[in-house]
Amino acid sequence: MTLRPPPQMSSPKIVRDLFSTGRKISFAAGATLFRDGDPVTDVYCVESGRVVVTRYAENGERQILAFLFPGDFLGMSFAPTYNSAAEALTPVTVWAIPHAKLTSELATRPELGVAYAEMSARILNNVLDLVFTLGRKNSHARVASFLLHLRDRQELLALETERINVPMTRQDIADFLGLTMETVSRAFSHLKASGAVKFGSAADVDVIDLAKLRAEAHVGS
Amino acid sequence: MTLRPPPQMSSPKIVRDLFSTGRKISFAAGATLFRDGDPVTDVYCVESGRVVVTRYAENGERQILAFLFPGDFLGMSFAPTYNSAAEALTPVTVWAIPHAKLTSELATRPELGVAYAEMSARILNNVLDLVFTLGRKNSHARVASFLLHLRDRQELLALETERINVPMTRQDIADFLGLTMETVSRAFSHLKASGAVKFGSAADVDVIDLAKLRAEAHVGS
DNA sequence: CGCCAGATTGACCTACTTCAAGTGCAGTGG
DNA sequence: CCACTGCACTTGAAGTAGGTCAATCTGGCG
Repeated sequence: MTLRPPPQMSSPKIVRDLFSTGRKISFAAGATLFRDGDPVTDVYCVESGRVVVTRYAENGERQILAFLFPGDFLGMSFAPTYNSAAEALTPVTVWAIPHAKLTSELATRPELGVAYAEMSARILNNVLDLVFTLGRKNSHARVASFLLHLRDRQELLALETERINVPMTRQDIADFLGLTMETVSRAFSHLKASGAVKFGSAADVDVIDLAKLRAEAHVGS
Repeated sequence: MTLRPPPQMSSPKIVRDLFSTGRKISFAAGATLFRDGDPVTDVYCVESGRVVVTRYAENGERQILAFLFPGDFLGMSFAPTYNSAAEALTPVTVWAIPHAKLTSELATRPELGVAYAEMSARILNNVLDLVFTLGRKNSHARVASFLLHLRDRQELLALETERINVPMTRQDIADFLGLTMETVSRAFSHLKASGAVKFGSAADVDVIDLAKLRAEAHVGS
């Protein structure tokens, strides 16, 4: 039995404490938390499950902007409407507080502002990683980077790191990485053939050779 | 003579007021403000000129994460080191304050926290637009979107909107849009041939048909 | 005028997409 | 218990957008 560090949440404790004064809401897998263009009512913090944040084009094409894990903050818009949609990937529970409550708390508790600024910087940094991946990496490197990203998130949550759980479909991964389903599938087959990983099922990836997986993730475009 | 609205800054007035208590620094075109991995000392606000924020891969490939305009905030990291580099694209003047000063002000002035949170949300939203562009648009649409982005920024600064100033090289644009220099050049030629724009010089693009340019920007991948 | 860095254009090549068959597996019903 | 069904995934074959390599072109500047 290995010793694990305690789970690290991506949002600071003071922010999660604020959410714990709010409502707890459950969503079934596939349910919509909010849509692009909906008036902003609440902000959320994921308690359990996986949430996906997306943006749709006029023609219906979708780009997944993030996969969210427990502890992740959600609904960071100070515009009148949300600028992206959020859907439950698995059964999900979230904490919700009114957006107005977030604003009023920020306006009266400066220590919350510092924590919120730190959290914003972390979120921005994660998205910039995605920009780098989309702009500069080929399909194999994108998929390898994606697996490592999931692994990092599991590690932060003090879950196992040998087996990576992939709860999203190949199409979801494709919509996140700017590829097609088929290309994602081929990249997985390549990683398997290279000996970096093997598959329990399509949704469970065992890391065989972490160094090799990391090398695959750093190849240029 | 057309009536222009007053310039809109991307950072709130309260944030710019904070910077105006700091030092003003000038950089020559091409100078480095900070490098990826440097210890975080200051945060910045662009006063004049254009700044480029980049991230480099081990192999030297570069991804431009943002082109910054007057009023733009820069150095949003609460980690010990910067996670991206910043360079002056043109001659630049910036306001700088110590990062510790930003933190201490945030910790004592809650109204600053609200403004900072709003600014963070706006920055995040802009980067998510870039993610969408990189993930879902073809080369023509990427370049058209880029021109419209520059135009929007000029409009916010109450500059002219008929002529778009493009102070960066084709290579810079390519490094921003995840393309090659040649593909960017071909996309420009395509936009010119389509009648959407014409060229004063390589650095000055006149918008001939805004609706057509917008249509080009919305084509799928 | 001649130089030179950046930009354009052309020809060819490849990584990814597209379209089309399979394959495997979980859920259902006989 | 095993066939049936549907859906996600995999694999193959062919097409294409964009990359690569290489030859001009352009315009700003000494």
